[in-house]
Amino acid sequence: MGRAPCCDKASVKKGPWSTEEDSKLKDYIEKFGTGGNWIALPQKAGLKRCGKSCRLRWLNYLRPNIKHGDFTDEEDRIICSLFASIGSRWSIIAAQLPGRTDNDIKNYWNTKLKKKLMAMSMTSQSQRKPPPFPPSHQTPSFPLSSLYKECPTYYTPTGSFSTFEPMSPVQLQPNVLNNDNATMATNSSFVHTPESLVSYMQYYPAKENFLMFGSGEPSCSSSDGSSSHISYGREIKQEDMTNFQGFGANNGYGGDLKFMLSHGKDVNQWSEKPSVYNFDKDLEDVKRLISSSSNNCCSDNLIDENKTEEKVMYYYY
DNA sequence: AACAAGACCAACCGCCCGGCA
DNA sequence: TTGCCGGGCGGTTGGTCTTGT
Repeated sequence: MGRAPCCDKASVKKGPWSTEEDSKLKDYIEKFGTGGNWIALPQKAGLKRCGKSCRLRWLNYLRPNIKHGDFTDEEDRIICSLFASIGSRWSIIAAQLPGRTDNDIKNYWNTKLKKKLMAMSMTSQSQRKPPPFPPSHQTPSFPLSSLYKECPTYYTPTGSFSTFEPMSPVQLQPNVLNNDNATMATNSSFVHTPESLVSYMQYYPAKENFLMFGSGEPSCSSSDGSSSHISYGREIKQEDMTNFQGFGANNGYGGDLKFMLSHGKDVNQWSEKPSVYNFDKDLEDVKRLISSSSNNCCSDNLIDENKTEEKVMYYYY
């Protein structure tokens, strides 16, 4: 049994918004605000629209400081970097691009940026250039360290774990915005550009259903943030834990972490010999490849949704 | 000029989650 | 503790525009 619809579908108008409707909605919100209740808003504003539709129209089109038009290279870089890190969490990505909406970014990715990556991959494949990272035979460090700062390591009878805390927008943006031409910015941060992403995907394809990042050397999570590597992907099962010296447990924000710090033997299965990702395969493979590194883990658990919300709201209002 | 195919993007759909009674 | 409700989100759809033949 599905849930009741949010409004009477038969009596609400659908389809493109007229300028009259736009001005009604805009005027109302500018005068009275949303009142924290989108469902009741259309009636108050004299609109025959679903509350959700009003909300979407406001957020994606009518609210002040919305940026329309072409995305800059800088924005491309940010989107690529974040997509590689957290997958299709468009609202989070949008929070890093003031004036852009999640819908905008989603559309841009689906219609242009993805194709741009594809095109680059063709060029890159023909040149067979090695990716700019990792620096050694070891698997690459993952840029999430640029999104999360490491907090104290805790030791329990069954193992140790470190907690992570999302960078604040102020902390995050300088890292995310780092433009170092696809090279390691520091030991612990890396920013994907479309180019680096393509190289990365070609040479470090998804292993089974998840990507693994991290150091091949067994090591405990460090507190200085310089030598910790995050591995994440599918949900970690108990048996996996035996292969790892440290593992995420609880981030202190109310969710279980499903990432691991440092690794045991599995990492050695990474081959030094690059295996080129086949971009001729379904494009979905690309998405799966990138997002598999995050969907099951960091996106649901690492990120403090409340804090994220704050960021989103900051830009929305 | 007419038509088809592809690209683009606004809007919708339905699921999930948190707040609250 | 449970169930309902509204907000938020990601995926998808469909209408319009652009480009190619």
